[in-house]
Amino acid sequence: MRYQVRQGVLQSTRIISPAPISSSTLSTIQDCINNDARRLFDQNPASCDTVAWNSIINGLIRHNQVQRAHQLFDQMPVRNVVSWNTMMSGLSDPRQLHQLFLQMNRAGERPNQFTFSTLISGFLNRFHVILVPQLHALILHLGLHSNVFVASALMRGYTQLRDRHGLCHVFDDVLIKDVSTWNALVVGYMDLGFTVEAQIAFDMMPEVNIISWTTLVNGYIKNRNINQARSIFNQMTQKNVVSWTAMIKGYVQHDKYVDAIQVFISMLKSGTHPNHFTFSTLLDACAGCSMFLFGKQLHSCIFKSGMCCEVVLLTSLIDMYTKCGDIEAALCIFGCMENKNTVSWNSIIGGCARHGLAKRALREFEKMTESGVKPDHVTYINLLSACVHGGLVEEGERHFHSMGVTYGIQAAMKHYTCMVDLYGKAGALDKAEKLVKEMPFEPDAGVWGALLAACGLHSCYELGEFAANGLDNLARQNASIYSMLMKLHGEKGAWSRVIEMRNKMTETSGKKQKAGSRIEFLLIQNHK
DNA sequence: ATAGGGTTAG
Repeated sequence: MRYQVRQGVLQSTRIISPAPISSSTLSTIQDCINNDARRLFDQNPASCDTVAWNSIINGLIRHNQVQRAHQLFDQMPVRNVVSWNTMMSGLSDPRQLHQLFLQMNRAGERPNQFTFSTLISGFLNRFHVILVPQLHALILHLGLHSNVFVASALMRGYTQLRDRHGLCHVFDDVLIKDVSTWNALVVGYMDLGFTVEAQIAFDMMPEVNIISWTTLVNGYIKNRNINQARSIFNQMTQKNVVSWTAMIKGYVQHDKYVDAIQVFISMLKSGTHPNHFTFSTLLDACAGCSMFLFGKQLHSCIFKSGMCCEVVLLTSLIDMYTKCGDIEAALCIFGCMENKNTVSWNSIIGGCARHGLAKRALREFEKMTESGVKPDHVTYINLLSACVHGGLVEEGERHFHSMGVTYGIQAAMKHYTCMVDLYGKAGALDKAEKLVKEMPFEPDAGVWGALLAACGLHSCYELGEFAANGLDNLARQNASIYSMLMKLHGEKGAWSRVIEMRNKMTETSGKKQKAGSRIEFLLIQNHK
């Protein structure tokens, strides 16, 4: 596929060339080999040695047949440390991983460097990361701390625990550090917000690679210094699809959509091919500022490139279409999706809500639960906001109460905001008030704002002042509070207070923000 | 026969 920008339109053309053996052909060949191995193994497992058992188990894991792998693992006559490590690499649930590790120790098998790098990696982003210091102690005891794989896993763990000293200790204990070790240090410093230290570490590195550079760029983006990120990005002598995508993502995160697209165009001009990460990011940009035409052009590029078969990308497309106003297109893609996960369902439910299709949103929710996909807290935010748009008080109440009972999802601030909004818009101000007063935490600006808006809508002075006080106490002074109170006072005929509110409003210098729109072609035309 | 560091969606 080749991409070019012609007359302001992103175009792609298919390049026909003799195909070498594709990766799918290779994996088919690999599968045949694996199947042959399986057949030999199945004929007489008893004659196979531990190495053969391990290979089979590894093959099954690589082909996502973890259950079968586990069965064979349990049947093995003799297990060695590789068997345990291989089995551990197949487990994604940290609890199972933990259990297997304990079992391994009970069986008298001594863990090695492979064990710890696998184990710790499986604990990252999970509650179990809390075990990292204990594992570190064990690693030191066994003398495995100088292994670069173990060290980088530990460094990521300490970074997640926000333990700067832990991070540095692990790094210092590695005798022969390689690029990855240094990169892990830069990532760690950046994640913990120490940009200066990260930069110093980067400057001290004996050798840097493209990953080091991208790490640095990403670090500055995470630390909200997009200009520094760009400056580093410009210094890169080599860029690949990952670094380009990171820069684009940085601009999208900072709502700088024009810059994001300009970087994308430079990327195409440099001859780097976008991948599904790049397209997801760009679709996110389209959703962010309603670039409908550009979004459709991207869809066309994705379609022609033949890459569109994966959940994340399709979900990005759905989100782009709903946020650009084309709910029909979104529903169409959603209907064709083979694998839907919680996020995909959430985006279609949210999309229906945004388009006022409250009943449809509720129906999609039913289908979601029927298909066995578990809803999460976002599902309920979207579902409840659909109820708000549709004025479906009873449905909203029912779901609000059942989310905890059926799925164990605790109602958070956002859910309460939706409910206050739902009651408020429907005129059930007594219920809205009751909910605000009985909430398990202090209401935030969103909750008070929803209540105040409801009071404005239904001319409820007493409660309106209560809500305005709540907002005031949060020191979130803004013109909308006074504008609402002004309206309420005005309806009562309390003109002196109307003037008072009016003055306060101008003091807080609240000017209504102007509505705006973007014409996507200008972005590209400007660039030419 | 086993392992690490940079980019994606609500």
